Amino acid sequence: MILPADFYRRQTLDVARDLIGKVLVYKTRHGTAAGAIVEVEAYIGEDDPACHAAAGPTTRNAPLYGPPGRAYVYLNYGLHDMMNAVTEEEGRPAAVLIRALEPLEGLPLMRRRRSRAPWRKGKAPVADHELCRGPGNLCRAMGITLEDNMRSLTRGPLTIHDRGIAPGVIVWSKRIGIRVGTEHQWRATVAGHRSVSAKVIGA
DNA sequence: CGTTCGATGCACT
DNA sequence: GTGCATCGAACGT
Repeated sequence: MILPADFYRRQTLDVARDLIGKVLVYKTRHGTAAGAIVEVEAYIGEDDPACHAAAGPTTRNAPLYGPPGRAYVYLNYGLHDMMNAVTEEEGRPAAVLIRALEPLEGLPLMRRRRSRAPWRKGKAPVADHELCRGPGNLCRAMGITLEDNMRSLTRGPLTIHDRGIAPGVIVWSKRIGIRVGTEHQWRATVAGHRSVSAKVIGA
């Protein structure tokens, strides 16, 4: 079952928690790739200094101010696409960053896409549990790019499903890779999962 | 083990 | 011109 818009139209921390164990699916002409979400981070409102909406509305962060249930994809460090699911209400900028998946379908396709990265030319293929470990790696493996920005997650080729997967033990810790707003424990991970992107800090 | 650092593009000031 | 919600290789201990 595809998660409906009302799933996203809730408190961002609740959406983040409930996204663990759900399945991200992307169908392209090259095939279908899918993975279970095992790591997310919440970015909530203009008062959250790490949220892209911290400085108010801009061209780039416009999706955050839009309706819930859409994708917010942006390019970071000039190299890596990052995918978020927009939450809460229109006009309240908030989203959940998808940071890692356990690969379920389309693993050969994921391997091919990962191998295509310039810095991976001539290197050994990526291990299965590393295919979607990290927000940049996940987007590359799934084929998610800036072209998918603003896309609806409730219909079309890019969707998130409830397949009844047990989420496992969820651990909250500090968000990583940011320089401000590190005080909030807004990162949810599946305890001990091999595909989680970095060591869990502070619990 | 640990830390440092270059690659790379674009929104924002 | 500056600074990233990163990745992975190259070093040092």
